[in-house]
Amino acid sequence: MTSTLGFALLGLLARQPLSGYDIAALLEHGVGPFWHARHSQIYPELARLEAARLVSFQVVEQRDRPAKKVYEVTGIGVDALHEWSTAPLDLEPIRDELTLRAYSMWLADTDRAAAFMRHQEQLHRDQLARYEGYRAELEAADPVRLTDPTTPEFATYATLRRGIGFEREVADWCGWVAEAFERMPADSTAAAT
Amino acid sequence: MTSTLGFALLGLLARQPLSGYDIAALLEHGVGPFWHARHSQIYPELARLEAARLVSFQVVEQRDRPAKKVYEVTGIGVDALHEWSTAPLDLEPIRDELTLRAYSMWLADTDRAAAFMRHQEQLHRDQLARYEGYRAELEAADPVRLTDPTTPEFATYATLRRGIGFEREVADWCGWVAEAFERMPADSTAAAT
DNA sequence: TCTCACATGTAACTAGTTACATGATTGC
DNA sequence: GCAATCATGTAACTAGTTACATGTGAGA
Repeated sequence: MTSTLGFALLGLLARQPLSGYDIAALLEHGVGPFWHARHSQIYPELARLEAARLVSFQVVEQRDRPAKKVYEVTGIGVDALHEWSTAPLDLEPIRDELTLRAYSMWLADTDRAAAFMRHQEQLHRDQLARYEGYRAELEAADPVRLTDPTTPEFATYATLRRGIGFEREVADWCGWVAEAFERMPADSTAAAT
Repeated sequence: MTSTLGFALLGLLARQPLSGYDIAALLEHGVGPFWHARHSQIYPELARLEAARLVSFQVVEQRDRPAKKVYEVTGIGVDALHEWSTAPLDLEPIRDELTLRAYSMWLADTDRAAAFMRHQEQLHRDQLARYEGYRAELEAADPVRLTDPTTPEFATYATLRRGIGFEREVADWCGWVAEAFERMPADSTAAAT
């Protein structure tokens, strides 16, 4: 009944109470659990979770800022999250626009394709560097808890390692494709437009 | 104006004329360009591409089967595909349910979490094996064209290598997470339901 | 006759994006 | 007064999934 997005929000709230605004900030930058949503999707979803009694909220007045609704998970919410985390999951179909483009890049002129792939490689290397930095922070802060998979610190570390592996793989692949295009003479295909 | 799905279809049709049914078969099993769609999305999209003159079709009668509409790309379609393949592309947010679940798996009991991750590892190793098999076929069939990035064979090979790298990375990560859970005593967290 | 693979579509719904809308409070 | 950040929402649209619907022709 609860959507994947709902579980993403529960997963954040199971670690600490947050407002819709806080959640939006975490999910827009994708730092958290490698899911993504905009505030326009988050606010209605929080209302649904609240209606289903999986979360509750309190309005917190602030001196220097507008009041906010701070949400926390209920016992029912924790149970649902717990159950969902290891429920059967099929292989999900990959939908990756970068790979899709590579599939038709044999039509492109080789210099433009090489430049495109080198640029993509850089974007992913930058993201990789951000993740590596965050990983170093985590490892410095609390190395003991990172070995205990029943702590949220371990779970954060695990998702981060996944992100690092993913970005490294994409970046290397982009480099490999770029190299193939760079080995070709610049005008080996005719540009049309 | 044309959607990513539209370019996915153009990318397939740029290699060979296909019916909606053929495309659905390719995209359901995800063998092709690592995109995915159902026939209910494909048929209307083909109609839109045809309205935009990016593809054209002919009704082909068959002796032993019902007639089909065979689509092929037009010149305009090839130009659009060519242009799109190397147009600027931002980092796309990752939305991966497996990683999302790992983010909340610190709540789960360790034996269930370990079993879940070992099962996921196996699913991805199986997929990896399928890709490796297809890769071996490609390498055996036409090793020369696989080094020339202006051939569709190279593009297929590139997407396949991307899939192989992706699946290997996920499988290894699943194994690493599973190991962490396996090192813990079985009842270290209380199951709730 | 019935099931299966081939073949093409539409309808109803869920998920996600972009744009619109409002209001509080702080600092310039 | 004005822009920026904090804070919460709704509306309109696009993308994608699930279910419904129809029909051909082959083989059991």
